[in-house]
Order: sequence, then C-alpha cells, then structure tokens
Amino acid sequence: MAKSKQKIKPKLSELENSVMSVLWQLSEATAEKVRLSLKTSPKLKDSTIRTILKRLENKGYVEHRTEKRTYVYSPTEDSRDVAAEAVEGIIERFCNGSLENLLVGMVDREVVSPDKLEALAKKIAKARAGSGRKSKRSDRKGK
Amino acid sequence: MAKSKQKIKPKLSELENSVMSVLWQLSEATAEKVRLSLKTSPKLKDSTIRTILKRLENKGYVEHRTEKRTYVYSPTEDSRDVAAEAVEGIIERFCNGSLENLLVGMVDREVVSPDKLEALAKKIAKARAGSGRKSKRSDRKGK
DNA sequence: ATCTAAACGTTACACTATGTAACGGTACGC
DNA sequence: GCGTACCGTTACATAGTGTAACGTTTAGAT
Repeated sequence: MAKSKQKIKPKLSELENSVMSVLWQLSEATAEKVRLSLKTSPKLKDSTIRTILKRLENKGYVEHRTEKRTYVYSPTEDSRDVAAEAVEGIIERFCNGSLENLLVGMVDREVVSPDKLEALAKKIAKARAGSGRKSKRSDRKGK
Repeated sequence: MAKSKQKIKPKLSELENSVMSVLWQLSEATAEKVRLSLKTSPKLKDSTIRTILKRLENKGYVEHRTEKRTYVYSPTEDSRDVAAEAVEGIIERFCNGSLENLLVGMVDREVVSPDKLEALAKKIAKARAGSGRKSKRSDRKGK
C-alpha cells in the first residue's frame, strides 16, 4: 500500500551482530579497531574480523572507504532502521500483522508499562507534529 | 529487579516458523492437520512435518498430548509473548536498550504513524487502568 | 484371525551458514 | 632494503535446516 520495502538483507549472525554493534557505536572503524572493541574471551584474530566485515559488506550492512590503504568500515543503515525493519517482520510473523497485538504482548510481559508507553508515544507524536514532517535522525540519543 | 526472563529458547527457522503460525492459528493440531494447512509449493511429506514438530518440541515451543495414539500439538507460549520477547532482544541489540529509539525508528520508517501509535498506547493504557491488573490474554483479536 | 491404513520412531543426508583462522602478497615508513 | 601493517584468498569443522525414506505398531475393517 505504501512503501517499497526495498532490500531484504540476510539476517545477522551472532558475531556479525556484535561487530555491527561496535560499528554503530563508533560510527566507523577499521578491522583492528573493531577487533579491539570486541570483548570476546580470547581476542579474535584480525583475519577473523576481516572475514566478518567482508560478509557484512556482502550482506549489505556495511560499506568501506579506503583511507591510505586501510579499510574504514561504516554501517550503511542506521541501527534504528534495522531494528524497525526487524520488528516489522515480527509483527508480520507473530502478531497477525497487528502492531496492537505486539504492544499488548509487551505490556503483558512488562517490557514496558502502559504509562511509559503512552508517555513515549505522546512525546514522539508531539515531536513529529511540531517540526517539518519526517526523519530527523541525526541526534544521538542513547539509553 | 523483576521477572526471571526464564528460558531462552533457540531461534525458530523459517519452516519452523510457518509451522508455529499454523499452530497459533489453530490453537492445536495434529501433524497431518499442520501439513494440510501449510501452503508450501509441493506439499511436504508427513515425516517432514513430524520432524519439524519434534524439533519445535525440543526447542520448547510446543508440547503434545496423545489422543488415541495420535499426537496433538499445541504451542506452549502465546505468540504475542514470543513476539514481545523477540522485540526485547532487538531493543537490546539494536537500540541501546532504549524502547524510545525503536519507536522512533518505526515512526521514521512509517511502520506506524505517530497518531496511530499514540492512539494505541492510549487505548492499552486505558484498558489496563480499568480492570484488575495484568494479563487478560484470552480474547482473540486478529488483524 | 487378518490385513490395512494411519501414526510413530529412527536414521539419513545434502547444503548453507557460522566461527575461526592460516598463508602469502604488497606497499609504506624508516 | 626490510619489517610491519593490511589485504585477498582459501580452508574447514560444526551446527542447523529442509526433506525424507523405512520399519514398526496397532486400532479398526472384513
């Protein structure tokens, strides 16, 4: 009915996920930087990291630019987008396509309280209503 | 803090997912029933379905009772719970643990409009506030 | 009493994805 | 000129997935 749902990227594996987290955290990084940032038990070898990075690039999650013979990787998509996309799938597969069902489930499961949810919704609605329409993803807002 | 997060079930594969959908839809079903309900290209053989059902049982997603030598399977958990659980993981992994980030992403991506979101939140909050506290998952409410 | 069809358990197997790397080549900085 | 930092290529064991064949049991039909 509305948007084209563009590219359906392959799912991320556990390790790939960790690497993406680092990348999202740092915005961009070299393989070595990623390697050191990962808190895996025995540090992984650099070839391992590079393999993962390459796979991520194939899957379309990252891209790289060459900076003086060194690859600097960066996410191609905002993590919130990936999250939203994933949730869309979940709603589809587990909630009969009903976001309400999902929200109800989350409240039931106490992932969020009804009040908190309402407050957030209100806040977001207000923010959107105010300024000019869509997407203003440029403000880093953690935790 | 609060609840024990109990069992972390292994993720569902694509096919397993389809089978779960059928089960959630029908509430319970025999392997044959599932087989016929799946709209896969060439109908899968019954042993295939039984294998999947067994795997799902091992993974903890379904259980079965024996009704006159025939197994009748049923989901052990509400689909909305599984959904909420999955979303929790997503928030954790992709949104720095911030539900707000997720919601913002969803609005950005137009998975839901700010107004619709607010309306749903309000509705849920009202429902919760009224009657006696938690979980009243017993009303089938599709699409 | 038999035979049959419906279920079940067991076992199998090819493929892909995943985690983890070793090696060998190349080009900069000293 | 050499070592070091990086890169590309290739490898491989394991686990997960899709898909099923076979053999066994047994309740019901004849």
